[in-house]
Amino acid sequence: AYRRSQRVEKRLADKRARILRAARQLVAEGGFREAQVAAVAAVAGVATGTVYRYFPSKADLFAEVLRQTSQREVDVVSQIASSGGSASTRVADGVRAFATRAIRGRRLAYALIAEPVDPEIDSARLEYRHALGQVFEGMITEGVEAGEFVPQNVEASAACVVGALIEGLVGPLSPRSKTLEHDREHLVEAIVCFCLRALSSDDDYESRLGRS
Amino acid sequence: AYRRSQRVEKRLADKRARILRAARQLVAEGGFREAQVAAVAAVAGVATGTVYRYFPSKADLFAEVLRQTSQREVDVVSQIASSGGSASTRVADGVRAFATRAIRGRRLAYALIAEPVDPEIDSARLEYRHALGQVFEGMITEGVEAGEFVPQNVEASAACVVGALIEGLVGPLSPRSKTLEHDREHLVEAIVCFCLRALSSDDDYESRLGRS
Amino acid sequence: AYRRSQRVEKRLADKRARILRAARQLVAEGGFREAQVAAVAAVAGVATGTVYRYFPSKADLFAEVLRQTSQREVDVVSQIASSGGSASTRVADGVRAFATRAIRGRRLAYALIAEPVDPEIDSARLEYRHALGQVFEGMITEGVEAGEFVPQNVEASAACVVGALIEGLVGPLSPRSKTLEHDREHLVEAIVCFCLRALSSDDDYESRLGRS
Amino acid sequence: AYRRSQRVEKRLADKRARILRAARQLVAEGGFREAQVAAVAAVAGVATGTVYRYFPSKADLFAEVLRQTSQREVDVVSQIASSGGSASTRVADGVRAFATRAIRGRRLAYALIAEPVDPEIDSARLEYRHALGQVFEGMITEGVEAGEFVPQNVEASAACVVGALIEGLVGPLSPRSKTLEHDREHLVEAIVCFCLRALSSDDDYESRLGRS
DNA sequence: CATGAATGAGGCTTCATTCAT
DNA sequence: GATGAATGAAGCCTCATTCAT
Repeated sequence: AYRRSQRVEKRLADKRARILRAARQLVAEGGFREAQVAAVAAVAGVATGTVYRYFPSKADLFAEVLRQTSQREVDVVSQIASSGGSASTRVADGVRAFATRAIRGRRLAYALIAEPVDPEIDSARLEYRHALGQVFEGMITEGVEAGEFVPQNVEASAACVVGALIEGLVGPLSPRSKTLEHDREHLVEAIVCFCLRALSSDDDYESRLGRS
Repeated sequence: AYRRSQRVEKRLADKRARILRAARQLVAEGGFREAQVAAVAAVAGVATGTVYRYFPSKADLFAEVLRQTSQREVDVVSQIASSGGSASTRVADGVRAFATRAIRGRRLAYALIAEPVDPEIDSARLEYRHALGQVFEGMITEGVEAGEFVPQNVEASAACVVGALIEGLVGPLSPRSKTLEHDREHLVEAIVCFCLRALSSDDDYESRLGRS
Repeated sequence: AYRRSQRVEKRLADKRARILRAARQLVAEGGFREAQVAAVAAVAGVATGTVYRYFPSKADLFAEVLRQTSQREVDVVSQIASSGGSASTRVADGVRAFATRAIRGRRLAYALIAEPVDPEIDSARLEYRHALGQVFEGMITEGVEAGEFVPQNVEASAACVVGALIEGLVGPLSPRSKTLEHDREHLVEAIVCFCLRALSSDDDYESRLGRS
Repeated sequence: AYRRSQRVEKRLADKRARILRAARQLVAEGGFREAQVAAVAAVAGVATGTVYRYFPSKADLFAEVLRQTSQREVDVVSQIASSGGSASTRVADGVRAFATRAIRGRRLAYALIAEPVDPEIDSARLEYRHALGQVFEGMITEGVEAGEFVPQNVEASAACVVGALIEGLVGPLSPRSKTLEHDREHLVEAIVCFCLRALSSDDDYESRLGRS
């Protein structure tokens, strides 16, 4: 019989990863509009048909791109969520980390957050949003229990933070936006403050923040 | 001779409106993806070429759809902003009105808020966001002056409210979202509370709200 | 793997040639007006999209058709120009060869010489004219030096011969022209004599002609 | 009954003339490509439909434009042909006049001479060529009889002169051609000399020319 | 008669997907 | 398995011509 050696296995995985990377790069450079299958294949250094050996359709490919890229961001915030420190601090750090990263990779973030292409891809977007909400919901729940945050509908608030967070960036992230570097940093801090004010039980939250 | 009588004039304006309405309807039903020029013409009951008599290109047509629809929403919030009552009340009402309406016209709102089609159309989206921000910025400034709101970077906060508001709805508005009717109402109130907590100087804002 | 074997290579070149041939054929039959991309594809036995794999646009395809066909004609005259014999003989033979060939392929010659389609294609036409002019200019210069031709502005004369030659054929070549076969032959000889009289220093040029 | 007063008659004729003039102007400016029916109507200051009241179709309109414009040129040469002077002089003057006028109205001349649009228009072009040929044939016949020109197939020579004349201008007349003003004048004289050498019986034709 | 809005066939081009090699 | 040429269904837009007003 034909046994897949590890080596072969790895080569296949590599090619798959290369295709995903190429797709991500193209989206980052020109949005979904520029990301045609043939272009992805070219950047990945494979033939067009090969893409279809690893992904059933264009939509699946880009859904995975979105999933993968998103997961990475969720992981970053998750990491912060499970680190030590007050809920306020962690929420602030999480918001800040997410926003900063999104701004750094503007075009990609915009495409993944707000630029839809295909109904099939949208579900991946929703999953992402949900996952991020879960992470924040955990922190908010802990904050409420610790008395740092005002009692509230934590699920709703988490969605709201995600909303202010993710989507509040969409405007400035839009490819056409001309927000200056300086303003963007201010925007991040404004979002951080905005969210903390919205969650906190009093005005002392700043004292508990301790910027990392 | 063929006089440009009022009657004729009106018929022309009607046809233009009919094309716009058809375009809006198609976007509302299936997003920009379904809104092809031929389909718009068919729904409007005119020939394909006729569309081009009223709009130079597909992008122009849909940019106007976006502009028109958006303006309507900005007007609603503007109306509330210039009505009597405390800043808190008006902000709450504005947020609530916007969110409620957006949820009622889910698909359309989603398409207009988040679904891009063409670079040319995106600028209309940005203008819309900006206009809405201006309205909120006014209310926030007044609230700060009246001592209702905590001193803050009003521009940033306005952007933030718009972010939480507009974009916080994108997830639940997404065509694939299965948020139930009941939850959506809760979400609206959560957004309202969230925004007010984030803006207000103390915990008494609820007493000043007075749901309309 | 899919090796770019000679065989494959050849098949590709063949297909390209087939498309060009189809395009030329269509132009020859019905002028540029009938030469739509879809028709070319059909005649070539390929799909519409395939044409765009070999040529960036319709204009490019037909510019190449013109270039290719023209070059062939220039080559024929060039060949004659570099053959032995007096300048008179060679000019006469060149004119005769060109005219005869043009008359044989009436519709195509007409389309390539006089029927424009696209501004982009016209430049190819001009290059063609220039190339042909160069060939004649060479022969005229040699003839003047040999004393066969009267001293003259060779550049202008070359342009003039090309004018009388190429363009003098346009009328009779026109698809609607009803010039009979017999008259066309006479026309060719008339053009030959006409040109030689115009160039020669005396009336003995006929003795130096020696029809080939 | 309804009697057409002269006044009404004149108004109609005026409108017809205005449409023709507009068509000619558009062709002169941008070739047939730019000369759409709607554009002609706009320039003429009438409605699109009105054009169809005076001309059965676009082709008919432009055929008449060609006919009219051409006739004017034939008339000019005819005038010269019937004036006094030697045949050589008159031929030279005719060639010169025609070429000069064509160069002055480059774009129009090019369009009318070489830019085809519709098979129906082409027949007008041929008629034009024939008419011009007739005029020259007359002069050549007279020249031969007077011993100024060498015995020759006058019909063929006339065609040839027309060829060298009309079509020799096509190259330099092409919209893309960059022939300088100065060179164009030289070209005209070259054509004149070329034709006379081709027709004349000896080298004294220059003495009989007497530039007008 | 004039008007000019409406028509709609038809042209060019793109790109996700397939399949012979 | 990989290749990449081929496919062909759509989509956008133009413009000669018609016809109700």
